[in-house]
Amino acid sequence: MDYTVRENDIILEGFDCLDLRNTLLCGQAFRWKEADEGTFTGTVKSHTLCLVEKDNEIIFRNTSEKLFKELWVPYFDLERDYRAITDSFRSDKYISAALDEFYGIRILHQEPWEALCSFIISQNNNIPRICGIIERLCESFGTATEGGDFSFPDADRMSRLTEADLSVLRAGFRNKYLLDAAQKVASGEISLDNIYEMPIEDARTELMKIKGVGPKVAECTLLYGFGRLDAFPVDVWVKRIMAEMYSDGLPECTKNYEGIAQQYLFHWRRNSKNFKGE
DNA sequence: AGCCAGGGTCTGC
DNA sequence: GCAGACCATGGC
Repeated sequence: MDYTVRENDIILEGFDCLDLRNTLLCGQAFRWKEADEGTFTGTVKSHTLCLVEKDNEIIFRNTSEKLFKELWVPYFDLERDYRAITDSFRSDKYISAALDEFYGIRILHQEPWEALCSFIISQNNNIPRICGIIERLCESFGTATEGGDFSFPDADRMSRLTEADLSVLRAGFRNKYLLDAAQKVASGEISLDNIYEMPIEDARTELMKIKGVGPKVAECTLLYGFGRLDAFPVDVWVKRIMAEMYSDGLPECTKNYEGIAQQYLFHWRRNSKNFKGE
């Protein structure tokens, strides 16, 4: 990935398959906001980043080269050739249509703990409300960052909270699930580090030991939190797609990258003008 | 007002 | 193993 350093900014040029709006606001992560047109802010670990997309540049504002390499390159999966992967999807006409309309989505490699909690919160919920709950979780129990935001509270911190504490989130029945996850992770009963090393079947089983974590939440955690691109979360939208277009399952061309195909199809089915007012 | 949302648990067959 | 009620909350 080519970049240049300009004072405190990192400038990306000549990149491929990176559309910030599609990537940051497509429902895989819930902490990015578009303030002005083409300007996005979000927080990962204890670092708040401002991104500006203009002309053919993406500017990572007020960050260091070290942080860029160690945090933002893996987070945006910048070393992976998304062009080659999405090209290989082209034999499927539906994914091809999704790519034509929404090219530039990448799968973000989020923090496992944050992804786990985010998708526990996501169950039977809608995206704007998920964002609100997570925002209140961070403001209430996270730590202030230099960029004026809050970090996502870690499992230790959350394991010391009660359901009454979490009532400020207005997350309803999901509060007890968050606490069960926090207690199991903080106590070491479930090791997120170990899950990195597990075969995907074992990883699913391990995550589903947490109350409130079923197949969908486990799959999302593996895809967005552990970078398992072969994970394939099926929510109500993807369920519709499968029923409407893939009665025999996903096409062979998506093999090993089902999660990426899923993200394009999900975003396409929800947002394409071709599906409005069906 | 009623339906829906990036589902899961619990119960009853 | 599978269907159905139920779960909190808020946008539309």
